[in-house]
Amino acid sequence: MRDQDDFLTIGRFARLCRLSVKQLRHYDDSGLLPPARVDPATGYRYYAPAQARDALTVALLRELDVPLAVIAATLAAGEPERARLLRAERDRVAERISRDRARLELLERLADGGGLPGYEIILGREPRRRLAVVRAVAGPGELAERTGACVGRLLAGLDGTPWRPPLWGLFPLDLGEGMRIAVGAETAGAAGAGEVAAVAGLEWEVLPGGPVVETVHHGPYAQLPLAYNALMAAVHERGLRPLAPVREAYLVGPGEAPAEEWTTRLVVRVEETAEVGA
Amino acid sequence: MRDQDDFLTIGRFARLCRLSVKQLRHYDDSGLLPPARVDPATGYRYYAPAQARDALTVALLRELDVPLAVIAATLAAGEPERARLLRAERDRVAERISRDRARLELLERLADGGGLPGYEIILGREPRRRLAVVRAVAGPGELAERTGACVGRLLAGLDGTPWRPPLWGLFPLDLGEGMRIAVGAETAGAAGAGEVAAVAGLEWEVLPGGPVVETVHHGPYAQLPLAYNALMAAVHERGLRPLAPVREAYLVGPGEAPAEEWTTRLVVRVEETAEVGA
DNA sequence: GTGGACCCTCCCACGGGGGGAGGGTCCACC
DNA sequence: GGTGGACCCTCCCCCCGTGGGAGGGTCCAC
Repeated sequence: MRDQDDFLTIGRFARLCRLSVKQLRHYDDSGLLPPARVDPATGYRYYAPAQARDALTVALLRELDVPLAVIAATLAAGEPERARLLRAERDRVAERISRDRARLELLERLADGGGLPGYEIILGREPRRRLAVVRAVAGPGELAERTGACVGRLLAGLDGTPWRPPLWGLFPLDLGEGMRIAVGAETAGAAGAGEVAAVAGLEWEVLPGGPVVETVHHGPYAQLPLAYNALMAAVHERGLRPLAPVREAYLVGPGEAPAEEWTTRLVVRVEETAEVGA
Repeated sequence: MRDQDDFLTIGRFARLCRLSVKQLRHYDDSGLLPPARVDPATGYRYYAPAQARDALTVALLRELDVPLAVIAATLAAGEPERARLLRAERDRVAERISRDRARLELLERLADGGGLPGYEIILGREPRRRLAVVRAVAGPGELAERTGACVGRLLAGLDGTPWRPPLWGLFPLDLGEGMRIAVGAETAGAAGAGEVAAVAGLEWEVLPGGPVVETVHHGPYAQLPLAYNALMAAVHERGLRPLAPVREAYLVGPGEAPAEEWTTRLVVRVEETAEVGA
């Protein structure tokens, strides 16, 4: 092996490692990949051929969008730790893909609709409703999943009990971590209702009646934010105060039609004012 | 409507639009969403309820990762332009998804292999080869696609002409824009060979013989960068100079086995030195 | 009138570089 | 032994969108 003393200048090393000179200098400054020798007089950086392996690895991981800090840890870490770090990165990318897919679905609708599609906003009144519900907590991005799980639990709990469609979903006004959501249905008639709640682990939730603003969304649930956008804009433009929880009525849902035909009624109750209902 | 004079402070407005105060101030500074009124004495920003629509739209588009400049253009633009901008964003997200998928595939292998998998590196010699090839130009990320197209054209061009497996792919040493690639095969025997090239639009490429460094990759082509990483590291660690083009021999490829069993031999010729072959 | 919630501006930080100014060094060729 | 051009150095500012915090003013309900 002759690789001990014929060092490479930064430019040459950069070319053969598919990195830029700027990058190599940056990796030196940050301690990620210091050159084998630095001329104390001129400051020139000289790299050993044996450093090509690490440099190529850095280039590869950067192409995979792995943060420099993680690359540094990966190079320094031993075997079990290294695999753990890479798995974490893999999970990060996988999650970004799934979020991007949701974004894509929304952008599809926005682009096809030639901008923000028009939603017809209806001001009305809702009666008081008493729902048998199951509850869950969801983070952002888990809403669809958790809501679906709630529907399953609710239908299991309601088994044999008559209930009036549609199913209702209840959500907070603000999206964020630890959202408390619920899915429920109005049971048909008073007989045995209390029993249902006791036996199946269902709870009761009373939705007060009053003035509401509502709209109807046709399409997959990933596009619901567009409808909420229009709905909340209409609420605030009128100076109204929305009241949690927001209610979704699933008029046509999964299993009944293709996603393009799903129909969801979005209802938000607002504070009683003189103008509402006029 | 009573929305003309009951303005909202920045904090209240931020909460109802799902934006942070910092964001709203930033959007004011950049002209994207200036408040309806600014108190000249105190600098306090006051927002009109009617601004909630734009603010919610900004929040929505930011959640879709649309850049602020594009959001500004979208809000300002008329109908055909707006749809065009949104389509461009959609395409951007779609492309990021496809790139992330390639990244994910590589990270899968890295994570499963518990780090960088070990490739056995072989130093050897290759004979001179004369290939009938078709050529193409590819950008980064188009390699698999363009190579596949070349294979199709080559097989069509070779129709009826005997050739010796494997197929070979030829690639430059540096990835980048406008890579000139080729796919070819050794035709069997001399008879009619010139005819093949003339008739089918194939060209000839002569691969010089000499010392080579090689390795074998098992798995999908998206994971080839890992093998190249190991191969080039081995080349440079030994102080050898690689010579373009890099050659891939497709020993087991699509249509013959599932992707996990595809077998590809990677060969890079190096400059003749005293050590090689010893 | 006072406390606490709210608001202001200004500066710095992140990550992962790119661009460029201003100036020194290396080496091959003449 | 020059010299020209390619190469290298440090230092600073820029991108994007946002968060954090310092230091200080304002609003409003009790």
